[in-house]
Amino acid sequence: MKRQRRDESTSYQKIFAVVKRIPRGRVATYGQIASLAGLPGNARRVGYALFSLSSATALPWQRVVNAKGGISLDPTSSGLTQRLLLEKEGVLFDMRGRIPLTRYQWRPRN
DNA sequence: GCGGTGACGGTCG
DNA sequence: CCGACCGCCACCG
Repeated sequence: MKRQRRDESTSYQKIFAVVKRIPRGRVATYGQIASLAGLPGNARRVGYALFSLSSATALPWQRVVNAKGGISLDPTSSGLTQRLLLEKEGVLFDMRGRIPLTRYQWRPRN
């Protein structure tokens, strides 16, 4: 087989594939995505992969949040957009602006 | 090639 | 529950 290039064409594609599986109205954490993509401990790269996306992407990037159930983006710009998108899907935030993961976190079966 | 940086997370106090 | 610390690794100057 052809030589594997370890840049975006492999790891990133796997990450994106996982993100695409997140159902509407649910969220997943960066670390969770990393593990499901076969890159445990690389939550940071998941964030980097998403950062490289254009705003007009088809991926449901808004469903990816940090381990606290919060949004890691600037609350006055992209972060606000993300929150609005999620609320539009029916995801509710608590008083402190965090999502109760016990209720909304995506739990894949396999 | 080196060092700083960051859409993060687990651990510890 | 919260903040401080450290490990992680691709990107960038």
